[in-house]
Amino acid sequence: MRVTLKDIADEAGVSMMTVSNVVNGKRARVSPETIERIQRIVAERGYVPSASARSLAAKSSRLIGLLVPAADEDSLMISPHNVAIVGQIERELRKGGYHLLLRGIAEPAEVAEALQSWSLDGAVLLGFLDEEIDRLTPRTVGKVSLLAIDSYSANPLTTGVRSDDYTGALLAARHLLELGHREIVFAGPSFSEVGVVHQRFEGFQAAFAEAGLRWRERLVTATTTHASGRELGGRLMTEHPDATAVFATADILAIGIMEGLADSGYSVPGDVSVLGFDDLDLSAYVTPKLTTIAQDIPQKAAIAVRLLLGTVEGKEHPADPITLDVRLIERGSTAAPR
Amino acid sequence: MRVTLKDIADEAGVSMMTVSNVVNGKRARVSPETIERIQRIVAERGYVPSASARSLAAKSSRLIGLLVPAADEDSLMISPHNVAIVGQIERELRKGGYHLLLRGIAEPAEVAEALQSWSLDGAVLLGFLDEEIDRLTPRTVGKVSLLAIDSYSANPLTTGVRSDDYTGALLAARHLLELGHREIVFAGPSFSEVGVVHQRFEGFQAAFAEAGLRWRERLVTATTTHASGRELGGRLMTEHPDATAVFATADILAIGIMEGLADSGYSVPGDVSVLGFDDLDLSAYVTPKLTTIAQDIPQKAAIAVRLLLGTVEGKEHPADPITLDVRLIERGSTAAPR
DNA sequence: CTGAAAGCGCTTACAG
DNA sequence: CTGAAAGCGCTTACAG
Repeated sequence: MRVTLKDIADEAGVSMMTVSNVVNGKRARVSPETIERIQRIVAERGYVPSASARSLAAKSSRLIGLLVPAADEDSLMISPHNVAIVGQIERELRKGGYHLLLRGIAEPAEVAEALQSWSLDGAVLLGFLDEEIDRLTPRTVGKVSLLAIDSYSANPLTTGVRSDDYTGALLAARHLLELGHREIVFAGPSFSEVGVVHQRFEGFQAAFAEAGLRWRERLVTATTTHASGRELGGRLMTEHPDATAVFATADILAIGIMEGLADSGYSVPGDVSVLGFDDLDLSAYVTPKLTTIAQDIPQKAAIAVRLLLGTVEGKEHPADPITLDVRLIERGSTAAPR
Repeated sequence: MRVTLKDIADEAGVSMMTVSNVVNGKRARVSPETIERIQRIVAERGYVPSASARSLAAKSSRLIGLLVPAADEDSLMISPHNVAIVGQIERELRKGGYHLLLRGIAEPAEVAEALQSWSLDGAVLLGFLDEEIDRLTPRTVGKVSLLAIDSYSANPLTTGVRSDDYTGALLAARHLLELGHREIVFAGPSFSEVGVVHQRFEGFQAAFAEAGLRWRERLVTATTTHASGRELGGRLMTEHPDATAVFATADILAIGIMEGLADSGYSVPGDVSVLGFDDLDLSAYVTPKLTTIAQDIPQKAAIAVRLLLGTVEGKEHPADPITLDVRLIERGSTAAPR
């Protein structure tokens, strides 16, 4: 059926070892004529090495997992923000000669299964909470290299790559303060003492501190979805009648808030300014176009893969965490309060 | 290092075969007490079977590929439309006990490599042109079951699952005709005699025929991106000053067109009506909200997986192609011409 | 109900 | 520069 190493070896009149060396580019150990002959036969017969067999025999599978949280009955949590990351990661891995296993994780126990069953060389964790990452133990992880995107976890089993969330929120709040806003709502998912949202919350407050102001606590909670944002936008001015601006921790949430505000008769940025975080493509399609904090998502993915493959191939300890720059993109959803 | 079948067998005092039977649920052949004992040891030791070894020894890998076109230097072509599909496919496969290998295809030769290297049991083709699917040969495909999403290819090696593109475009054009439009632009990517866009073009023209009208050819070409749509929207009324409506073959394109029209001083739907295809989430976020043809994307993905696993597990011939219903969603971007 | 043997297609030392 | 042997961790018949 399938063309094997042995088939090629027989046809070329050499041992399997020699064919293996040629196929794997260890050419120093084989004569040029033999190489040429073997390569011709490989092409003619359409030989494709068996990754399973290679993985079993070698210590490396050249397979990297992309683990994404997923409720059992739910689809993967591939937010607009994560989509670009998935595509970039696949591309970077392919360029490096690796394959990508995409896996939804419905409950913590599945992580071990996902990591071990295909003998992954490494895995990228996308969209997990720091609390979940903290809980990863050597028993679960084995010797698989792990890289967590958007994580601040100090778990030594993983390396974190994230945007500068603190500075992003600082820039956001500073922009609103400079426009003259004082009563600013912070809208985002509930958060604990660690993680992305917590960092943004800290940065947000820091802007008030550096301006010598005190933030009057206006914290509203919502899941990071358009629907949740819209609902929130609908009641925002009832709950916070003095507010003149909102900083949302995600564009998709900010866009929903803008719609909810519009539905209930408030204009953006006339009555309320709205500022997001991410700079999704989408954010430039809505009306008004959203002012937001941009993070370089393709770069985040590229760096994630580079770090991960570095530890996979170097067998070094996990690399140091990396934090990427962010910047303010001024568009139409923010203006001075009237 | 790794816990193996043999470790469990030794500890339980039985043969590897017996452990294998228990792990794989072939319980009829093992006594209840033995099953219980083995399961306890498996849990204690955290045994995870090696998928590589199983794949090598058995005829099945329980691995399904998701192949997506990708330029070598480019990221995967994961359009908004395809994102939901990827998530759904992973979920359906996971529920069925399969794993998903996500693979970008930069050139045709990579298909064979992608299919064979990991001994895939099957693969979903997402975003390929029918011309590319037509070119697949038994030599490339081997005995891997193939399912092509949004394909009309008659290649017997693949099964197609697609929305009813013909009827969708028919409904779109009929809606515009009923509103009183006569000069309607068809905007989409260039197309040949087969495939999704061709079907939509046929359906579009059919609406004119059933109304006893003749479509004055107003065909404009654009890639299916927001940027391309925006550029097109900017010059649309210059090229077609009599046009009162546009049917775009994709929402993302339609949204770009709306923005281009607005940029050049035309109002939607006041001066021009715009109608899309897909019903992306995004289409309800823009202003005005987009009238469009909705396809049931989660269902498309679920059916794709069901058909694929059917032929994988049944070893039957590829199933019959399936065409899913579509419907018109009226929102704010269409109105009677003035 | 349970087991011993062969084999899946590779790579890894070790020889020569 | 090239090869023979052992082994990676499973499953598949075939016995008993």
